[in-house]
Amino acid sequence: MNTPLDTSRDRPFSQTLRRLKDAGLRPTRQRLALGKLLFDAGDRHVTAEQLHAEAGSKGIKVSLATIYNTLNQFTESGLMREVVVAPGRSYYDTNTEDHHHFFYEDDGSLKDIPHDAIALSAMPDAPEDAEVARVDVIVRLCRAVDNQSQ
Amino acid sequence: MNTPLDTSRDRPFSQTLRRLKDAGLRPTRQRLALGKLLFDAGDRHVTAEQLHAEAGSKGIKVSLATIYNTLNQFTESGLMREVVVAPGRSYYDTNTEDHHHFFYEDDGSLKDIPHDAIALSAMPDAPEDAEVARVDVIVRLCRAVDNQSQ
DNA sequence: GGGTTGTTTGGAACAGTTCCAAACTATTGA
DNA sequence: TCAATAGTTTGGAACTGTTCCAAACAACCC
Ligand SMILES: [Mn+2]
Ligand SMILES: [Mn+2]
Ligand SMILES: [Zn+2]
Ligand SMILES: [Zn+2]
Repeated sequence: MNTPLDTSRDRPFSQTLRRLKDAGLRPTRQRLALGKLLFDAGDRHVTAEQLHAEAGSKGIKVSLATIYNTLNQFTESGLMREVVVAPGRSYYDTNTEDHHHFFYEDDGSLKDIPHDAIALSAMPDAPEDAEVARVDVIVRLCRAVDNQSQ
Repeated sequence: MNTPLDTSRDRPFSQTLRRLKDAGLRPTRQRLALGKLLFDAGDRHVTAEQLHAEAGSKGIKVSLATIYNTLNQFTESGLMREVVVAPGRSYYDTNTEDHHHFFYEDDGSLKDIPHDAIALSAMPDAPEDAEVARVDVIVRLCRAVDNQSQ
């Protein structure tokens, strides 16, 4: 069933391995394990604590300091990016494309907004001697009042 | 020079006083002083530390705990609102209208984007059973490279 | 293998914010 | 006007998320 390109069964870390190599980061046991969690499952948005708990629950023993180191190194080398949605908690995003987010205030989860599903018209001019580094749109959601009964 | 409506000279706290009364907050010395700093100077975006320092530099003696209490109470009663732009630091905004922000990453300052200077077209549908509580647009700015010499 | 350099780690330190209980103050209504 | 009451302020302790540190460890390169 494996096509020649599907190396995930026999070489489960090859995806992450290449990413690390490209970023100039040594493929340590910890980085490989975390990279696998992060990159092998589509777009993910995690906090340090969440990733730490997830690793722990899968038997991967990594210190919280290493979680922070890794998320920051992945971010610095362009493998991930940071999303700011709540004070006092950093989210890290495996989707590095230009895109925006739904933020579920109830459970603190993030979801990508398909990049063609939102558009800014009439961007204001950036003030003199400043340039736009990035534009973030956060659509904050709360649980809807259930008024479809009846 | 004073019109009948300009009570700022002889009753410098009347603006804040009415706001506090409307919000059901007792007009204490601290709240009046902070309200004056916040509301008598157009739209402002402050962190707790900033407001504390500003008060201090004007001889207003208020504890940091009271700064936090006051900003939170003002926010809860709709006199201000919170803006999330950086992890680990809360900004409070005296402009409670629906609007967006420029964020100067260099010095951490915020500036309102005139509400007609930006528009979202093609808002994505909020997922089932969730509703949009608020939409925040943050335009992150950095100092422009000065390449107009020559 | 051995030397070197980069990485991981637990724990201490740090920053921003909230909590606490005691002192204080605005309000109320006799 | 003056308690009694309820709400507010305060310094310091506690708490949370994150970074820093120095020692142990692991990857890399000869
Ligand atoms: Mn960071
Ligand atoms: Mn708050
Ligand atoms: Zn995303
Ligand atoms: Zn604003």
